[in-house]
Amino acid sequence: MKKVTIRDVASHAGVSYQTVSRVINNHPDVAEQTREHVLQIVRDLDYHPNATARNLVTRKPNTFGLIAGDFGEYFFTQVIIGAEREARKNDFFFMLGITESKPQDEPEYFRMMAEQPVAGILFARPSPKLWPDNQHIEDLLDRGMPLVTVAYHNLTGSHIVVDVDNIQGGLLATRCLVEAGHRRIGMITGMPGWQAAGDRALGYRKALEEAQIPHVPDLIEPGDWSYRSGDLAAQRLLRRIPDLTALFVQSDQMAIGAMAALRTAGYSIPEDIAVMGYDDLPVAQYAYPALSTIRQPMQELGQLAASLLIDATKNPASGKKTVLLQPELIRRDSCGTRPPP
Amino acid sequence: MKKVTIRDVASHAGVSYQTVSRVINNHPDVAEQTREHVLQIVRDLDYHPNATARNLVTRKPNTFGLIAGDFGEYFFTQVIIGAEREARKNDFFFMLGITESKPQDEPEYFRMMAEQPVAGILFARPSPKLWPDNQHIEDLLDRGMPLVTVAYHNLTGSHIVVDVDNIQGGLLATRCLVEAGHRRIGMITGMPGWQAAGDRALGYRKALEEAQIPHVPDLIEPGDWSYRSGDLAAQRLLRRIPDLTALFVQSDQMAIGAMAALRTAGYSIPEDIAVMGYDDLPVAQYAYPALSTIRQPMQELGQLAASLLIDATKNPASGKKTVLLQPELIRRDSCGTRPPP
DNA sequence: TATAAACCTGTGAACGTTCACGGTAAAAAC
DNA sequence: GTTTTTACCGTGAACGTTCACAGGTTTATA
Repeated sequence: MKKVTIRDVASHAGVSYQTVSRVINNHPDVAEQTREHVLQIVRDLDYHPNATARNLVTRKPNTFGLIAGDFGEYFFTQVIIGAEREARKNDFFFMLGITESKPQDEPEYFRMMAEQPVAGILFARPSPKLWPDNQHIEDLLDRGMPLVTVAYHNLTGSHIVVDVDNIQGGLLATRCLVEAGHRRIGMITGMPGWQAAGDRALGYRKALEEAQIPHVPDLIEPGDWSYRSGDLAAQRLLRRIPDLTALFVQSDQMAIGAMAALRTAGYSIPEDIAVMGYDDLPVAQYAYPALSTIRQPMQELGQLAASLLIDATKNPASGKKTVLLQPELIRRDSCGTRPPP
Repeated sequence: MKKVTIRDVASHAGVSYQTVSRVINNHPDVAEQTREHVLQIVRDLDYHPNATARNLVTRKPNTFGLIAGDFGEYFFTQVIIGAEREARKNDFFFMLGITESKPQDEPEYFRMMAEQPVAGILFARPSPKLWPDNQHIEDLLDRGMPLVTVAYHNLTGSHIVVDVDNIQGGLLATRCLVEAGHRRIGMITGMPGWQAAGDRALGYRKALEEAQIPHVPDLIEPGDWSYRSGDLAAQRLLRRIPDLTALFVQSDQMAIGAMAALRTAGYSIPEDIAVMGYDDLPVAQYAYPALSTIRQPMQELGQLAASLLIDATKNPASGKKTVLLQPELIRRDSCGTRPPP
């Protein structure tokens, strides 16, 4: 694995290494004839500039750190796909760090990322509201590291947040059920303490207020986003409120679990109970019945995050900023179309 | 963002930079007292060794390239999670490259990876049997780059393949249906040309031969792994063979799509038609009815891949090698328990 | 024609680390 | 008491690139 260096190219081309450097960096100060000659030699020798050496001197690595929590979740994989696409367009790479939602491992990840040549960090960890300690992140911000988080985090340092408007999403979902005539609308929330879960619940309350429907805490059960938790939460809810007519579930996974519980309990969907999910997973339209849901622009979110990160590397310390994208209502069979009796 | 270097540590500690280097690399030739003193200074100054400079001189980067095709697919995300976990244990990072299954972009990805400091490449692209051109991969192998592919590829150079035994998986799935007494067993295959699709079909034929059931090509419909393709393929199949009693679908996604088609066509599952999926996605047990399937050890596969890659960086050119993991049958409601009438 | 300005090119140093080697002092061997 | 070994530590060079600056042509301006 012999490496060909800039000096090899220079000697073959009969110019100085600096000229070669200028050519490969598209510096204007080089004669057109020289440039083409050098480029020819570059091709002949199959020369590739060494990114390590380049980073060492420029301190502008073309690499971002990507710290993700629930990497296996569809939402985050889609965000990453979008981010990677945008990064690629601008010749950036992502270095992968998967914490698997173990907060205690996070400082270690940040430390390791800091040793790597990263120009910024994309932080795609979900956001429990009361995360024990963010000191390691604040330290990094203090040192001027550009940071974009998808989903809100309670940080004081200068960073950028991108997210989908969860209040609006909860509002759209609940309003759709309200407009179908439902008055006893249950809700299965996401993991308690998460910003997304809280915001979607705010949207739910807002929709109820609009329709002057009283808010009944008994209609709400917490889940943890998983299929299984939706199943269990629905069971608890039905035991307490057997005459429920509609159910807003804060994730499609939980909604599918909940629908399994409803079927088992003998309810038919949407005739007895209308169900509304959240996320628009690919499986949603093949669930039984096809699941009405709130679509989130996940890849766009990632793309936006990456593009803001790239901006941040160019004009550092641009201050705190938040960008929200808008969700969209997708109507399918599970929410019915007519008011209940 | 002031950087503290090895020389800063050295001058603060009153030793030479070389001594500091020895300390942070755990070299034995340093007095215990000196070592502790230096480590104290390291902590005080919050010194982190610069990986870029280190790589430049050692040429042993702690980074792997990860080139993935269908990044959004559950299978591959799980593989990546496993691989990342193993990499982390050994202080390796992955650099992400997502080709989104566009073969024409691949050479570009390989080129870019080659410029980055990568010690090896994990290639998690799915494997159409007749991929147009693998020259860019062969070139890399010739230059001695360690390569591990998950899923088979038709490469001549020295590399390592890890995969799950798809023939065995197809055998287990089909045999389960045979043992329940079925004789007219349909199959929806994955994307034509993929090794996995072909191998699972081989397992299907093997199971039929065991039971001396004739192989009827009309019972087979191709899909492309997606929900939608399972839906469509099942519709085509039912139109041709209305008295089908069992169906082996080569992915859970397609199986869920197919079950939607069966329901729409008025069949009940498993009474009229038994269904067997493949993958054991989390959604499988919350499908309606709960989906029998073949579980693949995805994270283990990734872990294995990473560990073999790490080995390969230590003893290069270990030749071609293939490691297969074994799948497992998961029985749920969709395949029924009694023979059909 | 002399001079200034543009254009192009080359040299030394630096980025932060490790490697190869050499050196000094203390401890062990004769 | 001299020599040899051992243990520890430091200096110069290198990795492959870019940056700052200085030099040399050629072209444009006075």
